Amino acid sequence: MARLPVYLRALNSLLDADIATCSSEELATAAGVNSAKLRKDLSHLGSYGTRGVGYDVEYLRYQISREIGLTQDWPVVIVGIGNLGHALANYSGFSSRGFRTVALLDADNRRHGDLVAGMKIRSFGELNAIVREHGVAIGVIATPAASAQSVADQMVSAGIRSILNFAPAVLSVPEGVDVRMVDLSSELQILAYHEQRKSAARPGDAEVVA
Amino acid sequence: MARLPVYLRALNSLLDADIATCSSEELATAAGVNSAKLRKDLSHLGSYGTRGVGYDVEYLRYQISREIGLTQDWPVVIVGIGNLGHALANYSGFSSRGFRTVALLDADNRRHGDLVAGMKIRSFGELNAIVREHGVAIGVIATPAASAQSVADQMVSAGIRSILNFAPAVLSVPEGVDVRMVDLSSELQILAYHEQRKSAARPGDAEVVA
DNA sequence: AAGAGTTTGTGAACGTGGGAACAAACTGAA
DNA sequence: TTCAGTTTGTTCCCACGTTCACAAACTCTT
Repeated sequence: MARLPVYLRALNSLLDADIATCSSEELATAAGVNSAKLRKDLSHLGSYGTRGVGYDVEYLRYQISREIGLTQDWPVVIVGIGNLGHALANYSGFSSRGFRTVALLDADNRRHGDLVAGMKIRSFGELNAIVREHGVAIGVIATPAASAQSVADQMVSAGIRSILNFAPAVLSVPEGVDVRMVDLSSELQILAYHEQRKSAARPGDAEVVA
Repeated sequence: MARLPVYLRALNSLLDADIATCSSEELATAAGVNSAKLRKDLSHLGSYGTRGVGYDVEYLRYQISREIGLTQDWPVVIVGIGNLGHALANYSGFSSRGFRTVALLDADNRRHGDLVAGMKIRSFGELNAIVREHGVAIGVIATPAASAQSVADQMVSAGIRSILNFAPAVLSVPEGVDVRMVDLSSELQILAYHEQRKSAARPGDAEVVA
């Protein structure tokens, strides 16, 4: 379920505030969702709450972590060390949550050997060896759109079965491989769409209505 | 509709390939969706196709651009020029699609004056003046989670009504303000979740099934 | 001009997900 | 123990989005 990470974040901030127990109502508002939805989501994982009391924050946090798979170690490769890849390599949110970047790869051999986030940028050709050596299951694509599909293909053939794609391109991958797409400019476009409609709705704008 | 930007991307790549006309089937596969869904989406914008022929790529591209609001100029401010803010400022996908970064703001005064993407980093206190001067409607938050809510509050009071939030924090904003959340580590967590379930389903793993 | 072949736009069925509401279960006081 | 108060887990219902399937509309050949 895509909301589990949100709940986990909320639980972590409750824990930071030294709150040991919480109701579904509290957790739901902290996570920005409906309390019924939260309870239904949590009930899918098991019965980890106590009626009349609520949820034990620490216990629930562990259970969700385990459900997501954060109790194990996830080695990650990042391909395409441009501006975005650079930022991702340095992003502390990854390493602090069980994800370990084991290699930075780039097709441009002029960048090879450059130090980013304490790691040397290596050649894309080393992908197979790295995946085998570290047991990498997750790959991140931060290349230009034109190279994304080819990178994805080689990731798949190297054995990677989950891809996080930041390149603005639709990837086609075989059955059983997961792709999650994060398109930064799409997000802005969606905001612009709503913003435009808000502006149009304001008084003073001439508009023809049937 | 959140798929419009995807269609727009697909149309752009068709245009790059000098394809002047396309059927809903072709466009749908290029965008990675069902053709019926695509037709229904497009029909909400108007009747821009021709039965028996398909869609004129250039014409449809313009219509979708207009619908999203990309025919007008969208000034954007980015707050929080760390690794991610740096990457966003340099990201060409923004400027090439009608979005114009007019200012980079950061709370850390040691960074003020630093040149990023050809712009000087300015003080967060200048937010109000910049929003008024350029008519900024969209703000991007790339700060740590702890500062995100306070930045959002000041953006709202400055007149910004659409926020793209990269900080891993739930933002509460008044009615009428849109927030889109992009949480990079959540995306990885969702992949890990599915990956874990895939691994569990492989033979060789002992698992108790009812 | 007429008919065969395409392709859009849409009506209708289907499935999924969200929310309200309630029963089950727990706590604490009397 | 019993009863009032609280909170979870779950059931039921509704609404939305997705998909199938088909009629309307266009092109092109004969």
